[in-house]
Amino acid sequence: MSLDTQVALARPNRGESSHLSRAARQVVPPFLQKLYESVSFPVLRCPSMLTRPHLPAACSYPESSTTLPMRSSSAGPKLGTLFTVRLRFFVAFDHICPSSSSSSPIVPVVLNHEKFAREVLGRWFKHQKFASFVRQLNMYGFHKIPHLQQGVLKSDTDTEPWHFEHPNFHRGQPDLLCLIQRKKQPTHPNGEDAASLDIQEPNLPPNGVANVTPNQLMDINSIVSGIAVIKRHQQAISSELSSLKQSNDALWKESVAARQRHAKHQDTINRILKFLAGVFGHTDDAGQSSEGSNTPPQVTPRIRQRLMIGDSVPTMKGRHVDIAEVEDDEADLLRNKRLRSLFSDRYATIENADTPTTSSPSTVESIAPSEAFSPRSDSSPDKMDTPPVRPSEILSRTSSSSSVPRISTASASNPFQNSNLNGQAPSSGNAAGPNATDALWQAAIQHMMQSPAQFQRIMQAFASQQQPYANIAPDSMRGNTSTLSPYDAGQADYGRWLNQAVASNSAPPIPPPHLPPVDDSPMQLLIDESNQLQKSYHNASEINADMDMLQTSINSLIQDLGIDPGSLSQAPDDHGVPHVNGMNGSTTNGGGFHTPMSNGFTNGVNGMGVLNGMGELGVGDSSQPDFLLDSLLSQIGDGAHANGGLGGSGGGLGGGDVTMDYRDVTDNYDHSARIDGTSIEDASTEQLTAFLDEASSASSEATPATGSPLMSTHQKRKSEVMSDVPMPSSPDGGAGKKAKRKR
Amino acid sequence: MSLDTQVALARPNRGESSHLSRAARQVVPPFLQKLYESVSFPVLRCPSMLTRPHLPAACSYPESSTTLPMRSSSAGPKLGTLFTVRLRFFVAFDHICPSSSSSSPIVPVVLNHEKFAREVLGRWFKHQKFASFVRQLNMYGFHKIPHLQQGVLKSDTDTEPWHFEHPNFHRGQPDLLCLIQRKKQPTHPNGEDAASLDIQEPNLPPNGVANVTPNQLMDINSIVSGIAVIKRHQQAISSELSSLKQSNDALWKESVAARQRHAKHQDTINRILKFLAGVFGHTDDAGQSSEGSNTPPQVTPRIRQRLMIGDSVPTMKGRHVDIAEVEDDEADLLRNKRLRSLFSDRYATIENADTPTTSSPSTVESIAPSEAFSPRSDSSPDKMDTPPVRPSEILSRTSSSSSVPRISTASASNPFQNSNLNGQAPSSGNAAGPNATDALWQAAIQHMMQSPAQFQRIMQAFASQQQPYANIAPDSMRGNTSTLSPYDAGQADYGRWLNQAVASNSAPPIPPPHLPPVDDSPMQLLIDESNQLQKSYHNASEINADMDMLQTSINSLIQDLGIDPGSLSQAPDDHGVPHVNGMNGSTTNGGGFHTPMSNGFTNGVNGMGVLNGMGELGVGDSSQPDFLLDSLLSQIGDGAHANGGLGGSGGGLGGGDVTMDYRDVTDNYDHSARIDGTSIEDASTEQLTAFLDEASSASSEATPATGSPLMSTHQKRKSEVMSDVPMPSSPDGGAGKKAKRKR
DNA sequence: GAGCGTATTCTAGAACA
DNA sequence: TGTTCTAGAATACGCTC
Repeated sequence: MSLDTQVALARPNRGESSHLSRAARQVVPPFLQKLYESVSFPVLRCPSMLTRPHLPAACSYPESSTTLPMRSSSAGPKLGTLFTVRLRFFVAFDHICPSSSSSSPIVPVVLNHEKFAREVLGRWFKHQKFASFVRQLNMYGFHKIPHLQQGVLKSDTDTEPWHFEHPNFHRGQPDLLCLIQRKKQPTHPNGEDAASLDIQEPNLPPNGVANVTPNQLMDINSIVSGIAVIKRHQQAISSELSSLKQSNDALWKESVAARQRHAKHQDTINRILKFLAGVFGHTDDAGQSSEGSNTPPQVTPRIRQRLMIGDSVPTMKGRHVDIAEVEDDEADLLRNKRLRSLFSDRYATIENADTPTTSSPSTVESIAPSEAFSPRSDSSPDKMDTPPVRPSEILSRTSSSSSVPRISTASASNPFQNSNLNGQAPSSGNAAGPNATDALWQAAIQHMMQSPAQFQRIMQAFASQQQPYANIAPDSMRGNTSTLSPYDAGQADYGRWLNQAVASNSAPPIPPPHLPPVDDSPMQLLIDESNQLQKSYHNASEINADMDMLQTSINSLIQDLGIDPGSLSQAPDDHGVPHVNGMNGSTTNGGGFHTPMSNGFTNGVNGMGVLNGMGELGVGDSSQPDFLLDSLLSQIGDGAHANGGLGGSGGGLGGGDVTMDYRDVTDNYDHSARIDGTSIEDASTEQLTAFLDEASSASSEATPATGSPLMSTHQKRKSEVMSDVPMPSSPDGGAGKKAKRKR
Repeated sequence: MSLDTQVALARPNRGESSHLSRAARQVVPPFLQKLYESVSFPVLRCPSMLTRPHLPAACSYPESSTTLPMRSSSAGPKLGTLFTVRLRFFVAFDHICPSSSSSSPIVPVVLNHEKFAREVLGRWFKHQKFASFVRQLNMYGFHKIPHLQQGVLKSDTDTEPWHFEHPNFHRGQPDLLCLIQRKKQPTHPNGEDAASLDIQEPNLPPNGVANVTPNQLMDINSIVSGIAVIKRHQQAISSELSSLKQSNDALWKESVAARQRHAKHQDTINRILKFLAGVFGHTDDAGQSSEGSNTPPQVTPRIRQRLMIGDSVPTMKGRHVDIAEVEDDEADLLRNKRLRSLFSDRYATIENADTPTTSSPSTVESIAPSEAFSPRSDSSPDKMDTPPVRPSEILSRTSSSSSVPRISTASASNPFQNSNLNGQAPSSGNAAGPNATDALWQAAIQHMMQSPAQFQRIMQAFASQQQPYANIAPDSMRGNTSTLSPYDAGQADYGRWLNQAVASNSAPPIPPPHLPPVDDSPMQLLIDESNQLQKSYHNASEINADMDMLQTSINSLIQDLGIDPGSLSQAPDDHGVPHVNGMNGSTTNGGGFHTPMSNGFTNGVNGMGVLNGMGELGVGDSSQPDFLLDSLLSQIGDGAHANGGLGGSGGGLGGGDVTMDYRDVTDNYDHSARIDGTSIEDASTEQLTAFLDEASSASSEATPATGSPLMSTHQKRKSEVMSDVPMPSSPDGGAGKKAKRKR
């Protein structure tokens, strides 16, 4: 087998039953190739040729023979039972049974002989003689399957289908074609008495073989030929298999790499959003409730469309367990889009859905059941570490039976959608709630825009929001609070970023455990703050305008990122508003800052941490901005260093490994880039993650445990970065949370 | 010849061509009777049967054989020369030679096999099979006279006449029919030769095989059975293989989809970063030049590690053409990481590398050749539309030869890296420059942090940067300017986000075409603005602090996202420092602001556009912040709507198509989500992209061409969104640039 | 161009009714 | 004897050596 042949064999067939591989083309006679292609590919087939299933694929020949009245006796013994699966192919005519064209491995073709000869044979062969076609079929061992009405005086014998079958002629298995051998002409050497010799004298033994009788010779020859056929087939199979393996490996590596990249992107986006939310999230505190009602009409809940292969992990009983992590993105994106579609301008954040939606309150992050897909679709980040079960394996287990259905099934197998829809009273039924909230939001945003002071309040409010996750009620809790906030079930995490949403949310209020005295009078603080801000507003009109525009743009950005407006109506709003108000006052910054700290349940304050820490240092220690800046800068610099180290040694990590493999997959890569051996993506993402984590941690660290907060945060960040590497999908949710929870 | 036969022969025929005599009816086989009658009597003949003279009745056989090229040799000897007159009968079709039906003793009949079978055979015989009819003819010694065009590749073989002749079959001589005798079956006395098939696996001839000894038989049988087992196994393997192929195909589809999504994510992140950089990027304008030198030591250029499979698209001669778009991510990430690693605190943005680095100035965006990978690795966005060549196919072409090497080769095949490295004098040699600049940047940042007024200045400076893309020098230009900016080749796009870099850039300045009158005296405006801001600073201390913190955090964020610090250290450092200093001072803001403007080399001011527009409107029209806000909000809202529309119809687009496939690939999808037919991700990404583009475009639009800048930008964004869909990887670079350049 | 295998055509074998 | 399916046989065609 030449190299080309092997290459061709390795070539995957396009779609279900594609053209023969190059190797097959060299091994398989042209007739079989034409036959296979004409039968397998409707495009190439004459339009008048249609296929329909005739017998089950696994139908053994005896079984089929019993079904068929005629010629079963003769055909049966001839074919024997070596091959239980038979392919029947029909040459079909236009008007005959156009149904069930491609589902069955049997390729029945109904023939109107004349038309078939004219349209099909002329297309594929040099002749248009149906008899020649049949002769070829017979020559290659095809057998006609007598029609069921055989023997009956029929009026349409010529229109009736002719079914031919061959044990090795299957629609989806072109590799079996090499097993079909043309009957060799005996080429009688001893031509004088061919009739007496029952078996054509095999051409080989004219000189050598002595003692063997003709029968034996025939048998031996048949055996040899059979062995040769098997050898060819095995070669083809092996080459194809190896190529498939390579392709599959490459695919899986790429899949893992893609998931990691996706997760990192997701994380990056989440962090950005969190950061933005922390910075500007509460811009829309103001009470303009009249203007915002422009958005909601298109509340049509969009179910997520794209899912990774492993999407319905729990449903598949662990089959696709590993791939689900990427779903976070999908879910988030869907969520975002849907939310965005619901309300045009809302502040939200894309959360890492790495936390399971179980009732444990600690892991409630970015869960939006109302989005018609459950957070459970987000696999735990740990799954990334476990090598994914390859779909090919799964497929192979059930493969030979049917090829196409596998791909298109499993739609009903995704429980997330259904379960969530059923259990959570999805958004469609609660459209009224979000709309109202949306209006409020619109008004708030507008109001906010008119005065930059709002921004200040929002920031403080964010600082005051200590337990972004603690406020989020688990699913069970959400169900209880659904009356007040229809969307609250799935949008709690988003709503926490919104002041108004928090305020309006009727979810069980979880007062921060240790609220500083400043928080006790948030209203007054807010008012004071507002007054001060209003006073300085005219002076700093440009700043205000810029801030407003910045706010607007960021809001738009966040909205465009698809934050769920429905989250605004989430449960724990009541607390959020007071906090926000309290934070607004400049003098109350300390209180606002302390609140999150005292509130030990800092489960998701990651993104906001930066602002919090900033707010503390900057506002509280406005006299020392340089210190903060220095610390940040030094941290960044260290972060760069740390990343460099990570990058250098990243090859050993899981991500690096995958990356390497992935590179291998792609032929086009210039491997000079590989000298680094590090995943740049990973490093950058890690760095960003580290920075964000640190920022958040710095914010949450009201009283740094170590002597200098800078160093403490720095080290912490480093550790987080390191810990993030093994589980790239959820560095934030996993290590970040733990680190924060330590404090 | 029996007595009856002789009687029949003696019997005079009725008329010329009448029915056979009774004796003949008894002697002559029914087939011949039917044949004779059908040929002789047009009344009885099917109307479709027509006769025409073919050869003279007395034509000797040799004559006919000479006339006919084929088969004459064989037919001649067989028939012998006993009868010189031959009857040719044709089964004629309607439309063929209706002339000369009855004049000739030869009975030519042209046959359309199907119709003849249906109309004639069904009338005369029990069957309608032309083959059976021919079999009978052959059985009675008729021979087919090959057509004159025999051997020629004919298109109407089936319509062409089949001429059969028999020495004793004459039209007017029914008595000769008795001379036609049916060939008798041999009735082999030695019937044990059932296994006449030379090749067909002698499927265990149950009883027959005679000559073989039992031992031999057993051995052979065992061998045959073993072969059968092997064949079965091979069949199983083949089926498995086919399933594997399907899995592979599905995986590839998913991979393509994942890459698309990834590219979109990347683009989104890039846009966010650009936006943020535009908004906050210039925080570090201050002139503290002493602090920044801590970063550079690890300037080791990091080559990108992970690349998508289709990375080096142009290299592969179109094989992997389509997948390269995701590379943008890779390249960007790498770039970012490397840049970040070089200098810890610099503002940059992840650019879409979708624009080719060709010398055409229009496509110069985010090209960082110094990063050891060229932007050419980023495939053009158009490639996304073309269905990707499956790697498996590619692999299969070269598969069986070597499996692993394929994955790891192609390093040298990627010209981008090498070419860029060689042509652009990569960063390693220019490490000194960045360091100094870095220090400047550090100082600038610190200075900036101390006063929120800096932010205002920055924004104004951004507003001055009108033509983000037009200023971008192609590679050739960069090479020329390399003396001034060692890193400028690769980092021009990053540097454009930095005021300092822009200001220091020695590229040909392109003044903003339509700057509002406010821009004409930016210095004064800036000074006034600064004074106002300073005046209000103490009153709005909280705001300032928050702004600083926001600035710092965003800067850190941007840095962490991997903006190249080297961009800061680009050639025009000398300019940058003065600018920074100028910017630091509240009174000198105007000067700093103008410098970048006059400095037309604003390579890549995309992200800043938003701020520019903001700054312009906000500063120049500080009294109308609401207008801007409203416009933005409305744009956002429209963007959401537009996205919805896109999503609905997105299925037809290239991205949508892939998405659909991807969905099919993944079994776990709930197909209810597909009702939308839209890629949610796409829509969201598009929306975000649109918004960002619009923001940037709005900023760059100093004088909106249309009546209301809002509408103009809005429409532009929409168009961009539409154009983005087919090429998801570079919506910004392509449409955005164009739109911007229009102005 | 010989050799070889396949393709095409015509005919025959074989089994069955 | 008829019918059907299949094989034989001869030639034609296309390829490689």
